[in-house]
Amino acid sequence: MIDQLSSYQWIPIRWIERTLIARVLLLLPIDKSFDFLVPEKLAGDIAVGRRVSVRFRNKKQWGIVAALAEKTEYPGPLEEIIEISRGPSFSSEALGFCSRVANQYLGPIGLVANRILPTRISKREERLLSISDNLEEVLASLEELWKRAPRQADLLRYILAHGSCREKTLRQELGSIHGAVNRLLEKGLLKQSSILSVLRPDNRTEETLKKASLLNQQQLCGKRVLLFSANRWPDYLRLIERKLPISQDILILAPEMFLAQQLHSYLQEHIGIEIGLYHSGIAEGRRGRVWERVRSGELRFVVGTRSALFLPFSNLGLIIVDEEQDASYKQQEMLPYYHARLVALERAKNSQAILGSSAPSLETFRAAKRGQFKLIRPKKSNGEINVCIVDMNKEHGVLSKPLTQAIEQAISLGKGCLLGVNRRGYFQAVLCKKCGHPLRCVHCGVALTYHVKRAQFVCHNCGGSSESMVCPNCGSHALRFVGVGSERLENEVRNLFPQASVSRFDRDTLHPHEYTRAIQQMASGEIDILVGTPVIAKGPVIPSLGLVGAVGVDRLLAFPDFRAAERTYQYLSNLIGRVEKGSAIIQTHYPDHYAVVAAARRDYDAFYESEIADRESLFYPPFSHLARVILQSSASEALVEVMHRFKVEALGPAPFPGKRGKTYFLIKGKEGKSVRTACLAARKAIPGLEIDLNPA
DNA sequence: AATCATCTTTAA
DNA sequence: TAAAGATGATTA
Repeated sequence: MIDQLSSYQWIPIRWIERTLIARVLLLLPIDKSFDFLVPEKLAGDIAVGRRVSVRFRNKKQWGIVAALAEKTEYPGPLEEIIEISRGPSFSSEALGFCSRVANQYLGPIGLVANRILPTRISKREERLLSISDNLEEVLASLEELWKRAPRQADLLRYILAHGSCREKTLRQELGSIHGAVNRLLEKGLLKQSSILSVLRPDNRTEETLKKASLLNQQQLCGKRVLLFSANRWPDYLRLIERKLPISQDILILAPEMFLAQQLHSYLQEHIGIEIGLYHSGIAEGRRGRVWERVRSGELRFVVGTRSALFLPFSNLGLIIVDEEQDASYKQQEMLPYYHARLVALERAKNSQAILGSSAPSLETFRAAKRGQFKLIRPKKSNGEINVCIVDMNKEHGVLSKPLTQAIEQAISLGKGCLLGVNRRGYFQAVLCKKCGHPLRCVHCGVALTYHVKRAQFVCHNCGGSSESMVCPNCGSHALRFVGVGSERLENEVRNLFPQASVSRFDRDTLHPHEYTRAIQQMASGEIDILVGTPVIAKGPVIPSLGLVGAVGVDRLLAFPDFRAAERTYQYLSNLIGRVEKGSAIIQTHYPDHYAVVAAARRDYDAFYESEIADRESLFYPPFSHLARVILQSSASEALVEVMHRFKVEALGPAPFPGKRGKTYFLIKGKEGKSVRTACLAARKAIPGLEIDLNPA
């Protein structure tokens, strides 16, 4: 006995194992983490926010470390962590932010965190290749190589001619070069460096900046600013300029990929440090690399879409949300259903946040009026744009007389035309002559669109298609095709103006590069008429543009949504805003609608006043708070009961477009908090209930 | 979410 | 009464 005790005392303290436990968030729709043992060999590498793989239900799964602990409440035996990913991971602050967002929008943190982190990371860094310092040796070996290794010789000659090159450019010019590059590196004829070491020259000049930016430094300071202005990009430069010397991180958001891209290239042209680009159109591996470089502090300036909000910045000094009013900032498709504008404000709690817009959302403008934002509103120069509303009740066909004439005139002056429609495909809808119902998708119940080129009915929601010309409702063969889609408008325009070069742009063909090219072609006069869906309204002024036409705003106006008028105003105002000098024509069946009239007069305040009055009398945001809940049709009664109990309105049920057997309700209450608690209670009572707070 | 145990309904 | 169907708990 005594022997035993004394032998225990001799065990060195290091031998006593301190168990380390990791709480891991798995890709599950539950608010719960699972505990795993950290094996000793991984203990040095483990950290909150890192991605790890574990055995869960006998399968290998990836998850994220939410916390580290020494004890567990779980009674059973714990599994060990298998490995730690070398790929992108959260910093603990970024994970904290992510969990706050998940909590705010009632999304399970495990699901949210795992979705937000980019999945793969490529092994290859972008390399910059240049000739080694020993130029003589290179030239000497070039002759040798010419015979035995022509690829390597080509490569050397190219780099000799062009100086240092990106690996990517070399691949584009010379094809597959990987092996050759490696061999030349081994021989010491080439040297490689990271792309980071080269910075673009700072070719911005004080004068151009001063001229372009209407504001002075002082105006732009302020923690929360609404920049209500048409030409904002130069002002952004000013803001960034202020932040750069104090080496804080900068994040700039744009609502869509192609806008992010354009803004990125604009800023990169003027600013001497590297700017990252981050959006879902960027290849996964590259995205992972941007993520990692932000985390390490190597990259401190990023332009991106809403997903960039979750990048692991550690010292964010400025967030700019451009086109603040844009509905694309709201995540609609999956959890978390967050609004990037609000999340950005939350993220910038301790730093500067700028919202920019030429037609702000009602919420933001109201907040600015009430002093929650510093409102900067340069005197607008209403420009030399002649806006005209055409009453389509008095016109026939797709293109009204005034619009046709205006197009003719613009073309004769060598100016470009931009025509906006509101629907892809050929017609706006296909109705059955007998029962009057529109043709709907069998899978998801969304109205189908007819695409003439494909000779198919296409569902824009699920992508399904059918060729059947029969009404599924009553079996009638008599169909009525109504309204204008982008395809039809393109056809009409081609027929009317056979000499003009016409191009169409809609989401079918939307790649950021193509879009940028189309705009460039427009600017250079290669395209006379560009037809497109509302995406073409977004973006800065197109210099060569002489005319914009809004052909199908009526669908937008008649949309069954309380924001229909606001959307219409913003769309029209953006569309008109793309012309610097010229005319705009709005074709509509509602020429007296206040949104149309105000947009034509470019009178935001008039629109704001009537819209805010409407919202108040109809008890819609910002005077009330909404939530959209999606559930199995069978649970409708239970939901109504819960909502009644919490004294909030439940409007519905309506069949949810996109999923059969599911319905949705709109929950409406005076306080955001009451709507939130009611929804939480409902989720407890109804399993599988999806909640979208403050839907856009 | 997916899986497994348990309780309930259904059709012969 | 067996089998299909709904419900609920569990996952470390």
